[in-house]
This record gives sequence, C-alpha cells and structure tokens, in this order.
Amino acid sequence: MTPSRSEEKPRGRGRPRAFDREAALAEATRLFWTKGYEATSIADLTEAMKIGSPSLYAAFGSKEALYAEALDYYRRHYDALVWTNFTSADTAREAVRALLMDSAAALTGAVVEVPCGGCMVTLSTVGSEGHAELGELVHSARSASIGRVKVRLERAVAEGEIPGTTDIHALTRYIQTVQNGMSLLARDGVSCGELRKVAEVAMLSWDAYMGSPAEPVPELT
Amino acid sequence: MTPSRSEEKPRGRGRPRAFDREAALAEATRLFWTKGYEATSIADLTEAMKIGSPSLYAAFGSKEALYAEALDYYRRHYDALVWTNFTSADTAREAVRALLMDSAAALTGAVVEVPCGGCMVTLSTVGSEGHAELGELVHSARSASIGRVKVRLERAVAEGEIPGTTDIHALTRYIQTVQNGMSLLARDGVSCGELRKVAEVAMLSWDAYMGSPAEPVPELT
DNA sequence: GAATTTATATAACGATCGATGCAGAAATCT
DNA sequence: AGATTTCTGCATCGATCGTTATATAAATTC
Repeated sequence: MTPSRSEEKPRGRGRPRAFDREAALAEATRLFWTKGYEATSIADLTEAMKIGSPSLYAAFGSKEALYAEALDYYRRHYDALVWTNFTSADTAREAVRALLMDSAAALTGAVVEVPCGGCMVTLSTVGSEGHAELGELVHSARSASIGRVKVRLERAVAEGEIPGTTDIHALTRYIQTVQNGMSLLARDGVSCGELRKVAEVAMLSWDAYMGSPAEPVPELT
Repeated sequence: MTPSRSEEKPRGRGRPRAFDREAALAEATRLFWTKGYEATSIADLTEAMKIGSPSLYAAFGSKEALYAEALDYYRRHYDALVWTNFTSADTAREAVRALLMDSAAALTGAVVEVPCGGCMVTLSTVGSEGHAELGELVHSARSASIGRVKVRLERAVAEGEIPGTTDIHALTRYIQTVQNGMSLLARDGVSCGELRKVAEVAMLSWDAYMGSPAEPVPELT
C-alpha cells in the first residue's frame, strides 16, 4: 500500500506554489455558489483567489475542472451540517425532521456563514447551460441525497417503524421537494425561522400519512 | 382617448418587418427558459429567432430588455395553467390543492408542451448573475405568486373556512416551498405523476394543520 | 414619380471570454 | 556547484461576447 499518512505535501521537486490551494478553492467555491458557473469568469476567479490565470490552470486544469473541485469542496465542508443528525437519529421520523430543520439552518447560514442562501448542488443550473459533464456531476450528487433518505425509509419499514404499505418513493420525493423548495426560498433571503416553520408544517404530512400524530399540532411559534 | 381597438398593426410608415415578432419572442423565451440568461448568447437567439442581430436590437432594444419581454411572454402564456383552477375554487383548500396539482402538470409539460421542466420565474438565477434590474423583475413576480396564495388564505379565514389562529404566513411559505421544490424536480425530469403524488402528500399537512381530515388518507395510486 | 421612413444584410466594433507561450524565479536532485 | 523541475508574472492568443455603423431594400407619404 502507499504510505497513507500525510497524503499531502510530499514536497515535490520544483518551486513550491505561493498560495494556499485550499483557500483559493474556497474562494472559487464561494463564487460558483453565488453566481453560478456561466456568470463566473476566469477574471472573477483569479481576482478572488488572488492568483494569476496560469497558476489557476496549473493547479486546477480548467474552469470545468475547478467547478468540479468546488463541488467537492462544498460537499466536504457543508454536507455534514445537514446529514449528521439525520444519520444519528433513532427513528426515520426524527431523521427526516432533523434533515429539514438542519437544512433550514444550513441553507440560511444560521450555523456557519455562507456566501449566499441555498444549496450549491440543488440550485446549480450548470447542466442546462450546456455543460453535460458537470450536469451529470450535480445530478448524481442530488441522486445521492435522495438515495440516503430512501434507504433510511426502507430501514424504517424493515424495523417496523412505519407500515410496509408506505409509498416510500412518493414520501422520499416529498421530502426532497420540501428541501429543494427551501433552497429557493433561502436564495431569496427567507430567514431560518421561516424555513423552520415550513419544516414544521411539512412534518405534519408525515404524521398524517403514518396515521400516528406522535405529537400534538405544534404552535409554530 | 386613443383609439383602443386594434392596438397593433397601425401599419407604420417604413418597411415592415419581415418576421413575426411574437413568434420570435416565443423562441427567445424558450431559450432563456431552458439555458438561463447568461448561458444564452445573442448568437443563440438570432439563430433560433431566425433574424439578424440588428433586427433583434431594433425590435427588442437589448438582451436585457428581451429577457424582460420573455418573462412577460412566459407569464402571458403559462400563468393561467397554474392559476385558473386556483382562482375559481370554492374553498382555499381546493384552491391550494388545484394550485399544486396543476403545477405538477404544467411544470412537467403534461398539459401544454414546454421546452424544459420547471418554472422560468422560479428557477431564474438572473438576479445572482449580476443583473440586479432583471433580478428585481423575477423577484417581484415571485412575490406576486406568494401574494395570491396569502390573499386566498386570508379570505378563507374571513369566511370561516379555516381558524383565525392559522399562521397564514407559515402556511403560505409552505405551499410556496412545495411548489418551488416541484420546479426543481421537474427540471431534473421527474414525471407529472410523481409530482402529483408529492402534491397529495403535501396536502396532508393542510388537513392535519386544520384538524379536519376532510378526506381519508389517500392511497397515492 | 420623388422624398421619407423603417427593416434587413453585411461587416465590424471594442471588450471580454477561456486558455497559453514565454522568460524568470524558486525550489529539489545529483 | 550545475542540472532539473515547477511555479509565477506578463503578455497575448483566437474566439466569442453584446452591440452598432453602413449600405441597401421595401414600404408609406406627398
């Protein structure tokens, strides 16, 4: 096996780069996240990353490759905000509730600062803009999200938490719809509190569908 | 007053234009709708509209002005698909249900053909792309939509259909969230049938919130 | 008919697009 | 040390961006 410790900084031969690659990538992510792929120019990027264009191309290859890395940076730094409590929840209901509540917070920047409201993956339009390869990337990222929810619901059926007659696919699509819709609202500046109320209302469908109002109708304070 | 009948075709003096302005506008709308503002170039437009660039600028003024007209064209031709049954419904519940169901159909092109899934206004990112003026335009269009729902809910309170303690703002945001989320799913190719199921599940929250399961839990067939 | 007005076709404008060639600078390797 | 490798700054590449000047064509008005 390759020596696993300290994969970075084998300290290559030539002149070392003068900028922090990860910090530059963070800036690129911020720009792509905010303005989208097409509206972000190389000039925008080099200015924000404070490097020359040859350095950008040497370090990242191309604008498309940089966008792909920015998507990965986004995933590495922001996915946990939304999926940690989902994963550790004891029941599917609590997992879904946590997903929506944590989304409300994460998408509005209530927990860690964000360059703009909404999810970079959800709101990406790079696929429609004529970049099929990047479009596939964001599409598969979205599929992974809905897949996580679906797996959790299937587990809930297997564990007897929810009835076997549950239309898991429809319910998963519903949850995805609510989360996606919250991204658009967050992009328009809607607050975390409002989105939490939305999540609260959305969960009423869960309880109604399962026929078990596990809690009284909330006050939406 | 000016002679109101036949506002178009006063048959001006000079050489008449050789193309159908409305048809050309339809093509422009299709392109902006599909690819977005930044990713659509003047060359794309002149090719699809089958006119030269001077004709485009003579007829529409600029790319930004053309986008604004495309938004208006979109509104004139597609708004009714979603709001007609909403307006004529007897109850707020049926109005909201019709809005979501008709959205499921309209956004997927199940009723009239569409160039791509999703709402042109909802999914527009022109505001984030650095065009503040157009951003205001789509923002106000979104506000008008949520305003319609809110007014209908307030009327429902006044008429006694729903309790006065209803958090109308939260409920309106929830409906907007679901409709917005459906646009994103439609853009990803999700079918009308799936979106109708989502609408069905979403309506469960309404009944649960109002405490009146007016209908039994649906089968989601 | 001639004069006027508007639209089209061709060509091109300056600016910016994404992407590089090149020379010098800064590191490692022998 | 010298040779090699890699990164940076400057300049620039051809292509495309949104937009327009110019000349010609097609209509109306007189």
